[in-house]
Amino acid sequence: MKALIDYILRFGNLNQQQIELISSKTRVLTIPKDEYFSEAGKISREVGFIVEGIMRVCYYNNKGEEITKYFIEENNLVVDLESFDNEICSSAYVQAITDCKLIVFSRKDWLELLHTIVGWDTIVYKIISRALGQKVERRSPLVSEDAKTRYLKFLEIYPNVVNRIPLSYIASYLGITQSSLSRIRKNIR
Amino acid sequence: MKALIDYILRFGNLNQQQIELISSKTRVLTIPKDEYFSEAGKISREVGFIVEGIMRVCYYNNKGEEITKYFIEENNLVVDLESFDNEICSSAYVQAITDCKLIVFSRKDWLELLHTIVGWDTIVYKIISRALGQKVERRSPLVSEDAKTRYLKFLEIYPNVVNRIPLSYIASYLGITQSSLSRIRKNIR
DNA sequence: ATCGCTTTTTGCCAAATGGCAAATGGTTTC
DNA sequence: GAAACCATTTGCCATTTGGCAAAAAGCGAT
Repeated sequence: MKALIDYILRFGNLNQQQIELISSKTRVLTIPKDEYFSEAGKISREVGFIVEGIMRVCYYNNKGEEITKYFIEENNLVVDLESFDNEICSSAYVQAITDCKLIVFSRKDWLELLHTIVGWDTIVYKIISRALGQKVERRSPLVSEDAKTRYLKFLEIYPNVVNRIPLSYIASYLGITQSSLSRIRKNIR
Repeated sequence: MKALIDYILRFGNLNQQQIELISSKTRVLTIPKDEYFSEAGKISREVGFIVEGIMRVCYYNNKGEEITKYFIEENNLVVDLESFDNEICSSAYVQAITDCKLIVFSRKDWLELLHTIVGWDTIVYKIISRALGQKVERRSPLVSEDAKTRYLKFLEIYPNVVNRIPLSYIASYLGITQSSLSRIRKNIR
């Protein structure tokens, strides 16, 4: 819980009472490896904070290929924004890649906090903006690079992830095939 | 000016007085084709709203290739956020692709408005979140598609841009060479 | 240690894309 | 209209990456 509070306080100030109110609305959720936090076709009704583990957001493109859109590491919020905000069905899966421990807020509590705590909305928007900015900065540059460079960029950005997750997820994140990635790896070391 | 106000009001409510205050801080800026709104190595000190024209954000990667990161069309805010927020040198260029007409706020006025108008910060964050979300949704899918599909997606997203800008910019946005794009185009019609 | 299952690596060949330079087409200027 | 300039297309070939299937390696359960 301390991790979550620290995280929040990096984006704005809250007094002790407000922190306690926020804390009181949380519950712990564990998700075993390969299970989903939210699924395509369903409405996402929770906001989570990853305490332990790695998750990914993925979807299927027109050709039926499974695409990993991004990875989410410890100490980050995880929420399918579009689905959560608008109460519409999601088009993506949020999946635990390793066993995960989350702190979650129900949609109801989350909205209540937004109305109750002055300044909480600004903090939330700061968090969201930062996360979105990061996603743009991380994935977008891949478009213009060749396969090897993409992998090297991945290593820079997610140094702690490589050895904890299947190769195929990395390949689908980088937009290359698993075999190509395997060959690239061989040539690097 | 009406376009700007309409745009803002889509993200939150303001009274007439607030609108007038905001309006009073603006000036009109015209940028001829190929000139820059902000440049790499310099600090961006203005927020702009594109009334007319198309702009692009671009940078040079490690190999010295010019990469178009995204296009910005009429009726959108344009600002180099990282540079503007933190007063650090930018790493990208914001360039007018056609002759452009902007409404701009100086950094000073912009910050003043943030302090003066209650709720303005929330509106700004909503705008930013939406813009960032859009960038993610637009560029990130390109990673996992082949050249032809990328071009088709570009056509969907920017149907009004294709015929107004050089082919090379589109190619660099899609992460393919100009010649490849030319060949792809030929095969489509 | 062995079996069964999944993940990763490899080989082989085909297809897509890049690199480079020349040709073509279009536009502006005089 | 011709010349100069720029953007786009094309040809040719090299390189990269994909597709597919088989082999190898890793891992857990017994």
